[in-house]
Amino acid sequence: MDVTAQKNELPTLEDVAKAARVSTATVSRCLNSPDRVSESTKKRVMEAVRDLKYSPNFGARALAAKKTNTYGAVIPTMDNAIFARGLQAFQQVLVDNGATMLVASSAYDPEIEENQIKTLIARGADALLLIGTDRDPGIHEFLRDRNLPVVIAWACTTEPALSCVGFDNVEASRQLALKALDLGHREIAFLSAFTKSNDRARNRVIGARKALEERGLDPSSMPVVETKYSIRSAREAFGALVRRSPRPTLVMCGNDVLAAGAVQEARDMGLDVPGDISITGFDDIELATVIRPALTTVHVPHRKMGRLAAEVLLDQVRHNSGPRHITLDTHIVERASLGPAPALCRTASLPL
Amino acid sequence: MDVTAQKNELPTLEDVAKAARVSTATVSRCLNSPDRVSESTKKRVMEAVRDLKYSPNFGARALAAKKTNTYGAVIPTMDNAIFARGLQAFQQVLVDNGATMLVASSAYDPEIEENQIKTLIARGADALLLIGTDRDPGIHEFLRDRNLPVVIAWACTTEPALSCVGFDNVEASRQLALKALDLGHREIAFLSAFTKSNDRARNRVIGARKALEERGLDPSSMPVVETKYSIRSAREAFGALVRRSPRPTLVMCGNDVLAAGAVQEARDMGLDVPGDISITGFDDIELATVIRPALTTVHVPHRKMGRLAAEVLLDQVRHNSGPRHITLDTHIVERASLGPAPALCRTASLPL
DNA sequence: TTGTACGCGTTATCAA
DNA sequence: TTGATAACGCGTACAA
Repeated sequence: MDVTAQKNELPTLEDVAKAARVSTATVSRCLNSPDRVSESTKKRVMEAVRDLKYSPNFGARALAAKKTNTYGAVIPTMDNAIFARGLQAFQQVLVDNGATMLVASSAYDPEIEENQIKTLIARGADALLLIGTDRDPGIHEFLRDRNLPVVIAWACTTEPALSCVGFDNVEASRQLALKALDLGHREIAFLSAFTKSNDRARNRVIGARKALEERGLDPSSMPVVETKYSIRSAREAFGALVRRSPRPTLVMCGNDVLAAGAVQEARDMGLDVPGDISITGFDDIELATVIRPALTTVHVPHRKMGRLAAEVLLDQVRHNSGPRHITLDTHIVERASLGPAPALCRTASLPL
Repeated sequence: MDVTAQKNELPTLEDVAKAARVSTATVSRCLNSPDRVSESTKKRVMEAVRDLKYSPNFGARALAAKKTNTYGAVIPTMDNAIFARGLQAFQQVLVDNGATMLVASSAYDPEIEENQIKTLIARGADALLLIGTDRDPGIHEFLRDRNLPVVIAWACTTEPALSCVGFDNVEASRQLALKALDLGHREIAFLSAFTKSNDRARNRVIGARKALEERGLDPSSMPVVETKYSIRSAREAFGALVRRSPRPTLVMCGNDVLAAGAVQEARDMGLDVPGDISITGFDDIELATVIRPALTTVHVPHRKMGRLAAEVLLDQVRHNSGPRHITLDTHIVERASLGPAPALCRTASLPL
């Protein structure tokens, strides 16, 4: 046993009180409401604080004050540019307001998400950021019972007890599909992220179906393949989609990463994008601008969403204001990967 | 004042104890050392826990146990794939071990970093993950005094009190430069991230210089431009570098994002990569495989680094083991963006 | 195997 | 303006 490795005892309020020859209550006041303390003693106390390098114990403080100044966020994964970006903005606002962020990730697993939510609550989170709406309603109830401010991000909800800062995934996807239909595409396939427990992914498919229906096409005839969030999986899934007959003239992808994989695979198959086949993305991350052809995609204001989510939560906690429902605008960014549908007769002559 | 907005009282250990008709001590034991409790009572207690949706109060627990089971991480920004990826792995290991991660970001500012470190300590972090070695030595001292386990990631240190899980940035960059020199490149320029307070960026430049020197070239003649982490800035910086005379035949970039920007700009300038000019990256993120030409770059095991960092820290905290210094291997991934140096005579006939 | 009782470091109430 | 002192919720000797 290495005796030298014992953790040094940190100074406590009491140590400071002794050093400054005052009571612990006075020290506490000096730190929390300095105006209620005389200048002279304040000076003495602050000096002791500095001398001892005192820093208040968070646990004790949380226990006594029943407030932690901590905001929790549960996201599917940090290893996804859109969430990382949004969270960075979320945290920035919190830090600027003297608060702390606690992150946890759920790996897209509802059960893990539930656990993480409980963990964050146990740790005294004053409010929570959650992604999307797909979860056991019991959880929302649980949260409501606790009267804990919650903001849903990346999606909208009408649930009155919950705040949201999101956008309309269905509508955005529908608009994009309509644009493609206007370009003459009729054989449209969808390359989606897994839709189970993922309302964003599901709604993007739904939006496309809606557009088809509006134009008198059969929405159920649209082939949909679900795959995991990675370039490699996207390539495989794209391959499967393209080998179908009739071959799609457009593959809409649930996000830019999948679209990037699709573009790669298309090129490797000898298909010209968008000459032989069009591909669209969703999210508008940097990747979309960097590949060739650059992606036509839906621009989503990820940073703004993170920022607003923090502001909404801060407001609910600090000013006891009610839930807010914010729907942000998205817009289509036209780049090169979506073009007019190729003439039908070409289909037969294409490489495998 | 909205009376309905009062936070409901959370159930406590005592509530559970009452519901299960046992003492609080027994409930506590059920949760912390289940083997010291009989099956029958355990069952009863767990049921009560579920019924009441009980979840232990973190503050109280920390206070009583003098341990928070919390591991802090201070990174420059989450909005960078490599840190996001590493952190995700870091957190995964922690969660698997029943621990929690606390993240804070410093925005590459040493002063903010220092504050964040103190915040995390105040919040009872049992250990800390820090990126790189560039910081006021006073901080390391402070940490050592507190006997708080610290792991440095993305770089190595010989500081005996600190653990590290990193790789040799100098050496990796040197190897890449040597490979380029072997391909005949003599006019090499470096497009770097800001090197102030960033030992990783600085060491990558140093590695290239070292290689030049070994081959009898003047290292100080290598042009270096520093720019911020974004495609757009990289494009501008690349443009400036290329307009120099003699025009470089290779632009080494401090990371893949900068390299992606460089490749884009080169193509827009009508330069063939690597025919007219070669470009290399560093990190090997997905982006590197997706752009054309794909990047020749240095592969860094980001996830593994995060995983190991967590394991090292867990080990130090739970088994009181000493600091460990782990150096991971990197390797060059040869793709298309680095080719042989073009013949000198071509220089004059190039566009622009 | 289970229960009793104390202490952890802070805030907040009430007197002085 | 200051000082006692009672919570806050949990872990853990120690006792039963």
